[in-house]
Amino acid sequence: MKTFNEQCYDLLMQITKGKVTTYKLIAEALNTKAYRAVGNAMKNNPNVLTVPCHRVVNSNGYVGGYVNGIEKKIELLKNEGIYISDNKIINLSGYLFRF
DNA sequence: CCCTTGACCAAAC
DNA sequence: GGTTTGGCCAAGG
Repeated sequence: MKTFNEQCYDLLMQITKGKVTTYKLIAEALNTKAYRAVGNAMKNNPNVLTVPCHRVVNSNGYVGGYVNGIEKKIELLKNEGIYISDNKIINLSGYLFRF
């Protein structure tokens, strides 16, 4: 059995460019309700190149947090065609990734 | 084993 | 719309 964060990373790596997901969906995909634990896993993220944690946002549409700074996260998403206004995703439901 | 900490969530106000 | 409150779960001290 992989650790909780390993499972989170596996899911994140499945996300294609231009798509996003939420902490809740990740937890749901793991058949748990550890929303907060998912966030903890992101913080423990070993490497942003293998784990695109910038594609994970809050369920309410807000960007959430990022180790390198929220602005950096916004910039990365914007670079993938996802626009953000006042720290929240414009059309979240349209960009959600299907696991 | 108990307590604290989080990149959270939903509901209520 | 924002802010507060209670709940949720894993990991570390």
